[in-house]
Amino acid sequence: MTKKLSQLKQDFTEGLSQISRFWGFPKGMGAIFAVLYISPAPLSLDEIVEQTGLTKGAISTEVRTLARMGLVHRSSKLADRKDYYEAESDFYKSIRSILKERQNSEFDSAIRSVQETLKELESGSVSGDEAEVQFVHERIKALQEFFNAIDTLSKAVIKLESLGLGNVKTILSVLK
Amino acid sequence: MTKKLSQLKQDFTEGLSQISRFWGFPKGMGAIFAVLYISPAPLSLDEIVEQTGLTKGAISTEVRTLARMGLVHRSSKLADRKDYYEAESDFYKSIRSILKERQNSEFDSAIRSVQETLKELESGSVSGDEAEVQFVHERIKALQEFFNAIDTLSKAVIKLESLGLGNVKTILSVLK
DNA sequence: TACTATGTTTAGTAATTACTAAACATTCTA
DNA sequence: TAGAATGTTTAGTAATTACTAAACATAGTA
Repeated sequence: MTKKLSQLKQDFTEGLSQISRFWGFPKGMGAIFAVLYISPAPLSLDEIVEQTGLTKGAISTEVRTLARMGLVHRSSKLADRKDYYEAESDFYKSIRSILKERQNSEFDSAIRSVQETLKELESGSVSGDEAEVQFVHERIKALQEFFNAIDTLSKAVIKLESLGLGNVKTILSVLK
Repeated sequence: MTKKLSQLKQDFTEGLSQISRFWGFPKGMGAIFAVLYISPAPLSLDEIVEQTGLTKGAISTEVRTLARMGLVHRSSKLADRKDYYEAESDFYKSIRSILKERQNSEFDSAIRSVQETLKELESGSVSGDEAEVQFVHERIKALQEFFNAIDTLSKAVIKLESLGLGNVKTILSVLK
């Protein structure tokens, strides 16, 4: 049995919405990305409204988030004051961009708070059962080291010119 | 100025709660992990209640999730029918465990739905403007390949005996 | 200038998710 | 067996987040 393209597009959009939710993003965001990703030409805000069923307001804000993450790009046509949006199709590029974005996020500020805690322990200014202080100190130090490893890794990824499948395979071969 | 250990523990717990939220997990889950992580001995459910302020019910369910992810372990003492919980302190081990867990999750089922869509396109059973069908086909294929790359990578990580900081550095040096 | 086309912000609503309180289940002990 | 100690489930509530509708802002055009 055959299926209409329009139906297939809708199914695809539905799928990406779920994936988006899984990653902790609004499902509308996944839908917006999906319609842009499978559109041969950039779309205007109103066209996105039409294809997703969301309102202008929601799209306006979510498309900005997507742009910040490098997953979509805003462009414009001469003599047309509409904004147009298109999806980034190089996902590896997006990943780098997302990691970069993350560095000024709340995540890092939370990590810094752990760092603070560690400093207090190192300066010896924490009172309480000696052995327990010692234990807590070691644990938090280990956690901090783990965070640093992740940080190192993600910074390196950001620097990579291209993180394609080829490179992934290279990495794996090194690790046997 | 000195700080009491109890206060420091609380701050640390607060910090991990936020990190937990950032990753899309309930903040209570982060708190539970935190108190276990900095406890020198395994804790019973009631002790966790005491230290987090959450109720038994919430902890009961969230500790199960944590256990499934390999972030905490349940144990018991002879002649004591309480359950005791302790945190996994090898994070690399946890990461592998989380990735493994993920493989049977909704995430993969969503990815499979994209795979379905791709199959339909490949079997030529989609009707519509030929050029557009072609375009959509290519895009979805590229997305699928990206998912596969991630999948390959995470499967490889699962297999690693130890993914310590040392190995991370090895990877990075290969990539220049 | 007023009018139109566009995008953004805002205030409120709907939907979702995290959590509580309490009923329930199970197992041990007297 | 009854009672106590523990853990789980459930039904409802609180908190959070996503989204809508509509007011607003801005810039272009008649």
